[in-house]
Amino acid sequence: MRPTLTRLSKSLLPSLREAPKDAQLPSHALSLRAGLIRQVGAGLYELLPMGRMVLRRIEAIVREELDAEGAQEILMPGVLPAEYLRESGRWESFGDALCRFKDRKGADLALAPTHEEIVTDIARRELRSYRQLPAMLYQVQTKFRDEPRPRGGLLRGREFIMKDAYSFDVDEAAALQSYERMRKAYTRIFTRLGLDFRIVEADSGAMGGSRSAEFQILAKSGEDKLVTCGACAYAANAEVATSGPVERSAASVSEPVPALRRVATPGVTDMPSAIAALGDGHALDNALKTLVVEHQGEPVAVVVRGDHELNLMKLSGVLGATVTLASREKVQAFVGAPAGSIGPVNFPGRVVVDREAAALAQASCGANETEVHLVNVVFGRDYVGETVDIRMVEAGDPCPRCGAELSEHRGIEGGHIFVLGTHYSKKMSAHFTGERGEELPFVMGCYGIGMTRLIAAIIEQHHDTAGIRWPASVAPFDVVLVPISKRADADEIVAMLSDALRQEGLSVLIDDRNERPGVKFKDAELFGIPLRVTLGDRGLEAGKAEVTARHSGEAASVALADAAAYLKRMHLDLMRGID
RNA sequence: CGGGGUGUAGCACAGCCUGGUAGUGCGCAAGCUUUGGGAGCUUGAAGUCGGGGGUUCGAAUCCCUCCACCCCGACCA
Repeated sequence: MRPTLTRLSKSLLPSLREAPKDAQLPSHALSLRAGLIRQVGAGLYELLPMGRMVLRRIEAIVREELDAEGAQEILMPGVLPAEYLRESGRWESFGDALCRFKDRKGADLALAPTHEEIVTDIARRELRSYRQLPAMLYQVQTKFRDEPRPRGGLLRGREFIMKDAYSFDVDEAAALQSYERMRKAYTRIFTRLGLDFRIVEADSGAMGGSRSAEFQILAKSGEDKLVTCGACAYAANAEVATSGPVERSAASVSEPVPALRRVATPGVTDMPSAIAALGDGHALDNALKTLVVEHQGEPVAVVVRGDHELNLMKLSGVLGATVTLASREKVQAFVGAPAGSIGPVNFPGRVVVDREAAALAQASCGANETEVHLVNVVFGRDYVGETVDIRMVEAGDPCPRCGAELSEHRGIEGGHIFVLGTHYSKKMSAHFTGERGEELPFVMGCYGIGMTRLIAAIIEQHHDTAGIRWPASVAPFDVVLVPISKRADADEIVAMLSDALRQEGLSVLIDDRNERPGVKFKDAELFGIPLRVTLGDRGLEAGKAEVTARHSGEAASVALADAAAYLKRMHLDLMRGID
């Protein structure tokens, strides 16, 4: 492919001196300012030429790595007939995020939010024998999900471009091999994109996958909370993270623990004021925080240590169904006491206790009577319950694998890989003939990358106060030429140099606008093109060009005759730094 | 869906409280000067003041209502 040459004066590469006030995140503001995108509506964006170029380069890397694993690219429709989604049950279960509509004949259709059903249909029609497996199909397609709250420009759109791949295997073991291959391919992809990322354990979602991992791009603006271990490979989304055994609370413990005692706590409506009312020796980390949740219409007392936070996702996993916190009114109705005076002792219903709350030798809690609390509470003696792991892990907790201290990060979910098992193939009767002639369901996996989101994520990690700093692997151009000389031969020099650069395989943007040097420099920095060549009278008099690296800001004066080769070497260095 | 906020020229904003000819900066067009870090002067074009309704002699401004967008939360295969 011939490297591109673009003249800024003839291009739709509009830069903005000020960002629209709606853009809060660096990536959002910069992608607007640098003319990558424009907003059409909530969560709907246009990609202008510069944005499209970056997406193209990301796509090229993704395709290269997937093709290398034998994946085959296809393209499925963006509109789905309802019947497919009805087969899997998702016509109903997808909820409001699914944009449904009717065609002229009154048939139900939906904008595709993802494509498991359609690709499963391809498999059941076209793949008949184990000899055709494993198979890996992928596409780069627009998805639409009517998100409750789009945000951050390309970070969370309602319409977005996703690379979704699907694997079909003969059994679980083979599916795991496909999964591992994709995990490695994704690792190469994210590395080549110049991203600082973590592969984390994640919630497999309602699809009941046997294994899944998220590729989380570290960024302050990330929507997900991650927990990682600095000493070993453990990393998990906070939704599912666990921690290792913790030292017993530091608070003093009497031996033996005296009998349970009731204490009136007039005016107390929450944990901190209860602790204050109980006085010395009582603290949040030796109190039992008891929350009431509704589970299948029944109240359940959920106990965590006072200084811990309940992880609703983990609790839902333990109870086996989605749970919601009961309102204050419902708590009063269920228990006969206000939310501030609830405890596990004699609780009228099921009790689940976080293992660290159960481990407290001597605790305090609500008495299930208005403004009365209990002290000297001991698990097993004064109350019982199922001991489970349901608390939110925090920075500083011990790693569940090696015991080292865990730290917290925020991340942008750039990719997610799953082993789906036979969930879709069974529901949709997608079978193949096995080695012994038996009929078997495909064991599937699915693998997504948020392509448009990656543009934002890359900018989140690669920018400074002046603008974007594209990794060389995805930059919209390799080199920007900034002619600011009035010499008669200036145009000729620019033409010769840009030809030489393209001979070296570098794409070139020429800022031939009739602008003052300052404007061109500022835009070159805003656009984030890795290498800038300034052609001014100063250098040209001596037959030299000035080369500036966007990443380091370092400048060098280079003879015009050597400039192309010099820039090629610099570019190779930049690419090496990433690969 | 709950809470908060914003809608005035392409962008950023003032004007609204206290009703009386719609403004500023950047950008855009033209001219002259300028030319190594977002130039100066002159002239010009550009706005149904988010939509609808109401009050009033008169509404960007007051009232009602709808809509859009942003932020926090809930939600997120």
